[in-house]
Amino acid sequence: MNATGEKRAVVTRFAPSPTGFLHIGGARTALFNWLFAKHHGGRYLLRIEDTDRTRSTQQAIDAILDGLDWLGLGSDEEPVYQFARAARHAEVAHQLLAGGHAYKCFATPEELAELREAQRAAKQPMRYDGRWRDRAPDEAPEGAPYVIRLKAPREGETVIEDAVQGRVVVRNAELDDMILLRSDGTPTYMLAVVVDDQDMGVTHVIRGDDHLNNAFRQLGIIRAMAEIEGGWEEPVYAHIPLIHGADGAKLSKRHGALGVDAYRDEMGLLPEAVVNYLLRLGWGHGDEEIISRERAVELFDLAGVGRSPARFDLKKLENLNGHYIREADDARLAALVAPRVAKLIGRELAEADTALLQQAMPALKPRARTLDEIADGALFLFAQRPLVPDEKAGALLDEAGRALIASCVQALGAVGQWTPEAIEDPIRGVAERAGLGLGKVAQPLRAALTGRTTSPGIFDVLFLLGREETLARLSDAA
RNA sequence: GGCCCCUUCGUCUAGCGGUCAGGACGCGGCCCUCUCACGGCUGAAACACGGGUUCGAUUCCCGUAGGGGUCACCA
Repeated sequence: MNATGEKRAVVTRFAPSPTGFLHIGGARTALFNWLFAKHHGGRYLLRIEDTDRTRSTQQAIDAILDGLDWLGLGSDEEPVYQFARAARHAEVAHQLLAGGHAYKCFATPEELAELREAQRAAKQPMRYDGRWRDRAPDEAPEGAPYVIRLKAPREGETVIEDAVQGRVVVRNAELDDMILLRSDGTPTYMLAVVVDDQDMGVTHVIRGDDHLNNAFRQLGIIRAMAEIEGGWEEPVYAHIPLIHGADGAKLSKRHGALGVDAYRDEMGLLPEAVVNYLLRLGWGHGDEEIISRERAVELFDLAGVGRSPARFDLKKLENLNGHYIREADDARLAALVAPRVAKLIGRELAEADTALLQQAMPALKPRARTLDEIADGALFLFAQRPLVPDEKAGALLDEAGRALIASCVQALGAVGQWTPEAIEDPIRGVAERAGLGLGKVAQPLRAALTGRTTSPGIFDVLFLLGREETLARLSDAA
């Protein structure tokens, strides 16, 4: 709502700083912003906060864009690059200066470091003491470098009605006069965010709660500018709790945080599973666990966001991934799994191989939680004869097992068309004649055909392998 | 250390004064079954502690403890 009480169209933004990959916490922040905007029919924007020139890299920008794209969280418009707007930020700083809401501070970094050290030693709160706040301009050292600081109110308190955290009150005395413009004329983050959010028309700032304290400072800039030129709106703030590692400690680049590319490439997860998991981490809607994107857009609200930090649980993510794998299209899965199989068998898959993989997918996917598990399960399809059974499989290929296999070879020889139906009866026949359960026959067959004791249903295995390969592998083992 | 936030099964959560405290993952058992999965059924498992308020607190208030965040010419 603006001053006239009319509702503004919702605009959210995700504003990562390109100093590293997109990690899971950032991805969730992006997701919440995306969902909130979509839910309200608004716009979701992206801003690259690259004002730290020494730490920002193109590589990181690419990784972030790539990660967002994979999750389907690309922005509705071209990303805004914050550094490109430095002149605009400086302009606002000078407006603040001219309007008496900011002042020049000539304190040197060394001087400030000393101040902090003294405060630390005295167990005093560490903050700028405002030593240049009320000094006359002519006291300034000739030609010395200076920063521009916000002249923040010292009396009273600032209140934020946070959409997630509720009402949060901080005494203004706790807030010091932050730097707006550095001595080299470049803007600080505090200034840049506020100006960019204003210029981009951002109505709802949804971000990690590590920014909660910043919100109070940023509000100071907004209010000062509103006083100077009007038209500056205070956004609705929503500070969402951080994600912690499985051990409860903060997830950081040094501690368990991985780029989303790792979830895709190394862990073999599907983006829809990651999105569903992230949604449920810190947000809930009754008992619903499996939530499609459409459903999420329909349901998402800030009121459903929890206030306590959540731990990351890979097991649950994998379970969700298994669900989405079972739902996924076979051709898509085959394309995703093919490179993983290729890596395992040390050769590229031909078109026919991928086709076979796809054909096998209905038998493979209910048994896997990750793409790598599918690939592993598919290995028997591409194994070279003669197979080398693993230990447990080898144990099944004893004299009795080999005899049953021989019987199967014989029974299978009479099969005309190699169809799933046609191959089932002969095998069951062998079991019956031997007075055994099907399992007693299936296990040796499985061992001979896949080299393992676990696999898809035995008839699926026979069928997928085809007459030639089946008979050849069985003969090898018999 | 100052300030701010948080606290329901191991984990993610539902709950918004009166519930057998529900669901999901994980774990155990059973069923299904040619193995493994899938699926179904089922079991164990939680309101951090102490004061209030109230006829009645998981729920509201205040402490305590524990956890987290933040205090840069980083973002």
